[in-house]
Amino acid sequence: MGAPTVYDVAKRAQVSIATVSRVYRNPDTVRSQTRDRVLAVARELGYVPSGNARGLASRSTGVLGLCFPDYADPEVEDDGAADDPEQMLYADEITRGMERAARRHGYALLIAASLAGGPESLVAKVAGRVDGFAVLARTVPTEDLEIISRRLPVVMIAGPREIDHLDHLEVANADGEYEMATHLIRDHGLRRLAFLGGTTDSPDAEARFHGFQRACAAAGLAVPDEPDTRGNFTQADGRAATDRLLQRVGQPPEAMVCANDQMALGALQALERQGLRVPQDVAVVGFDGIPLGRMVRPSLTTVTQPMRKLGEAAVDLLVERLGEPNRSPRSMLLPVTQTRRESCGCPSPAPEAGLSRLG
Amino acid sequence: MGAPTVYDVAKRAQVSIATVSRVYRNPDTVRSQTRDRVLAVARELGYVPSGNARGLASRSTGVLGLCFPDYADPEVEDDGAADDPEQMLYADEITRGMERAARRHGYALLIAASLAGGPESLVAKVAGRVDGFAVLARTVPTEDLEIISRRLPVVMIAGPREIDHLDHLEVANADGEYEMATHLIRDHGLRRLAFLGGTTDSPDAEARFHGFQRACAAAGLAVPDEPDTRGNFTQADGRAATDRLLQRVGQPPEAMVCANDQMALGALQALERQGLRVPQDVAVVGFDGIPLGRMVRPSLTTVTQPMRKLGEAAVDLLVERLGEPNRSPRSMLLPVTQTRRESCGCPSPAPEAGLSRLG
DNA sequence: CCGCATCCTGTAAGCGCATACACTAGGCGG
DNA sequence: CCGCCTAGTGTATGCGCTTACAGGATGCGG
Repeated sequence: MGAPTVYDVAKRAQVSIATVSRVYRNPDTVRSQTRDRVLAVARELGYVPSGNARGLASRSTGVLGLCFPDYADPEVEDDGAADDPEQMLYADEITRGMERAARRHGYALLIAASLAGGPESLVAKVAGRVDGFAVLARTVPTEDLEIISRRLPVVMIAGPREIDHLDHLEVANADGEYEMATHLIRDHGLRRLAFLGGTTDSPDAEARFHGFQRACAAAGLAVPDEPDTRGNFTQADGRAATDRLLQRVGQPPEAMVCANDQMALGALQALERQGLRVPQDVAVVGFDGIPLGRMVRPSLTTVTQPMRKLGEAAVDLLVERLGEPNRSPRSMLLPVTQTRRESCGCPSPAPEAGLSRLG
Repeated sequence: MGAPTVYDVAKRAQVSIATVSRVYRNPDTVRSQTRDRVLAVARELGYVPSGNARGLASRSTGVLGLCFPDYADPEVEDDGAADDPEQMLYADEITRGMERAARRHGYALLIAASLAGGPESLVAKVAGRVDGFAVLARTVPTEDLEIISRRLPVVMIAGPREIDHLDHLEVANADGEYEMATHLIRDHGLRRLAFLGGTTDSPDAEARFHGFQRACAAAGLAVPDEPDTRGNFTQADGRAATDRLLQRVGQPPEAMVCANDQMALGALQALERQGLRVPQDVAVVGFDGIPLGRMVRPSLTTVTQPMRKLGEAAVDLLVERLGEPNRSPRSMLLPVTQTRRESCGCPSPAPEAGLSRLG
């Protein structure tokens, strides 16, 4: 009934359990004749090594972990939305990147969205079973992270560098937004730009605003202290924030620079409702590079984050640190790319891959 | 240096290791006063229970696994394609579904794409570390599956039911294609339908063809023995197969029913190149419901698979079986939905969620 | 023929935890 | 005041594997 173990295999193959173990761990240290016999018996018995026992004994699991917040609202999960690419958020792309990279390095990936059971559950589930893991900002309480990171490598993805001895990964938020704003000012000749910011507790959004400020300063424009309006990153927030802005200022801005794509989409909607044309009357740009941005009309100009690469870099950092535990903490800044589509006033981009003859 | 263990906590809290263990496993069996003391010490020391040791001792891990083939070609991974929603394939949606469902049941998810290191690596990595897992068809050699399934619950997703004592999950391929073909025949009055099939070793594609046959038979049309042309599921194959078909038969068919969306997209391209209008001259329908189908013009009518639900159902089956190991094997058939867009001749659909004011 | 290095294999000691079982201290009815 | 039950805790064992360490062969030079 119970699954066969090294003991069963050893007995049947007339060797000691050590030899069986060696066959799997250090095949070259076993005479090939013996090895073949053991393997044959193993196959015959249906032996599968216990990862737990192996991990216990060798103090390593060959598994990396990823914790991310549970963005999606489980309630709103009708079938339509369930397969909506809009739902293809951040975390999924990072997961994909990590999975790939982990595999390349011979690791498997354990994923967990933090939610249920309090922090204990997350910690127990993931931290106890992996050799190291990545955390999306604000998923795990800093306090817990502090504890866990004493035990195994942790890399923090995005967000602020809450704990300074952790490896840290972020994208060029400020530089990306600087470039984008500069593009609007320089290439499209726009002067009255408005910034639709995120919540003040989002370091990413704040960094983007700083980039925006720098661009204004560099162009000799008035530098705002604060975003002209703010939202909580959803499309609905983008609409509302845009409405508020339009209501407040008499004349609409020439361009709206939004802290993320979702809100930029909301801005598009709000502007259209007000009878303002994009990009003729108001240019709109986002940040993130979500798939939906390509589908809407006008298509959304945005700063594209290398989300897949974030995941890969996270794994690389973990593997590096596993190999060299006392290496000083590293912080990586990943570059972003400008994706110029229609909403900033650029000509409709060349048809994109896969759509060449369909557009 | 080494991470703190139950022993460290026990000594510091002046209790036995058993008590420490109980604090985590059966908190109610420990006097609250003692419990608090232990927890305080644990926090102080930064104690994190070892999942390996726990798993070893309790013979369960609280982790479910997912194995899927590595579809994406790692070579073709320039940044553009990397974030392309076209890449958002099957496996990713299933992963999402499983992750959600697993979390609901208190499990974490271990994912591994089969590729490197021979089957041993996959088996060792996943099978040895989980309480049960799901396999996408043809990922793991049947022979290995046979062995592993003697040890722990395995549910097979899609594909044929290779091993009959396994729980099995599939979508209504035949019925879905039957409905779709019937729609073309009955609602659009089309009679000369061509089927663009997959490879013969794909049971899914074959099942879809059977549905197509049934629809033909039901409508009193000639029933083909074989698909009119075949491809290997990629867009390029769809183009090539369509070209071959058009070249072979003098008159183009009134409709092309394609075994999957990718090939349907290829068909769209090939038809347009030949100067044939879709859907006026030739209707085209796909199968799968990939996001890209919504983006192309004409937008693609297709049979949408509930991929997310597949993942959830897989977890449900696993959890069920874990609770009742000797339950007789179950096979679930998930329904598909018809997604009627432009390419079949239906009117452009109502704007979809999130695009309402943007289209 | 002996000593020693080389190769292969066995012995045994954990790895960190769960848990059956034994045990102690009270509480309670008789 | 005794037996018995309950609650709380400790003792001891084992989960299945890895890995020093310790041999037993074997081959070689001396």
